[in-house]
Amino acid sequence: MDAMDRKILARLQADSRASLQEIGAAVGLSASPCWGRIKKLEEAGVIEGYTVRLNPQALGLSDTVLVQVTLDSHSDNTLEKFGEVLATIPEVVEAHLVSGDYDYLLRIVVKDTRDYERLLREKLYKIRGIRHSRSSFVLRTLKKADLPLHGTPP
Amino acid sequence: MDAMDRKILARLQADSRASLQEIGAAVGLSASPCWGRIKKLEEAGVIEGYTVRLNPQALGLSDTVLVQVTLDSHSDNTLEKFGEVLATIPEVVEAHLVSGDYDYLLRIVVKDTRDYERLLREKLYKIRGIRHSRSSFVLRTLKKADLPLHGTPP
DNA sequence: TGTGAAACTAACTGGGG
DNA sequence: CCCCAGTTAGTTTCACA
Repeated sequence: MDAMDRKILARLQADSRASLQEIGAAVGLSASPCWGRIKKLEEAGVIEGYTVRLNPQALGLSDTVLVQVTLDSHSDNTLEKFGEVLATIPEVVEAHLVSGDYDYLLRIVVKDTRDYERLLREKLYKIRGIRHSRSSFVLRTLKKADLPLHGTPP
Repeated sequence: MDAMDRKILARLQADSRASLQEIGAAVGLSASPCWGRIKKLEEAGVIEGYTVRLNPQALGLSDTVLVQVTLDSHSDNTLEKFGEVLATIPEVVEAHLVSGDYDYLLRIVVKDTRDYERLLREKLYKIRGIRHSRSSFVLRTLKKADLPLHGTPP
């Protein structure tokens, strides 16, 4: 993992379909060493996969909701169970255990507020062990950026 | 945007480097119509771009922090200014204006807690107009999933 | 709209500096 | 390690159903 690798990753974050020639030109290398470095980064698990950036609005997914959740118990078992239930709800696209005055933060993506109300009633409120939850709707996204790859390497 | 398009998008979300043959096989189509549909989805802005999924830990970015921010003023101008400042801080990878009892949620990615302390002191605390902020460290990520593409189309 | 084949372009492999 | 040239695989175009 040197500066060249980080340049390549930055280019791939911006556009993972850039050809090896383009990447090479961008970082000052020819295509084959870029290819080798990328393969190494894949094998090392630095690159976990390749995806598309989709526009949720265009897909009819207009609302994203951030839900703060506090559970009754903090046992290993509760966390495990909670994770399992969340895994079965497709609208829950992210779930984090966090420090601070609540326990979990969920990111939920839905069509509209009606859809969210339905989800709350039919799925979230049925989960046992939730002491408290608080929903915040995302009204506007000010920034959505790639990972910062400029710091010194590990 | 029909069911076929959604199948193709689901496949691309899982692996955007799958060949058109693979995608075609997965959705029950030959390569060329898949290509045409993908081009259409790009032009329509449904597909915004192609990226890599990176492992932040492997890049030396071990901590992600969710920061709740409340500003002094709620004017258009304040929002604008705040957005501009955030745009210049690479560690801030996401910033959302949200409803509820705080105003913004920031997602910040840093090397470690020392690095976060430095960021707080040198960057965030220097932003004028912040009334209050509260940091939560992500201790564990229970789920990180693709967008749900099963609902009925727009 | 979809299929299948032809033309083109990019990804991969190996020899040499 | 990197560059360059050859081989293989994938993408893009097009005529036809």
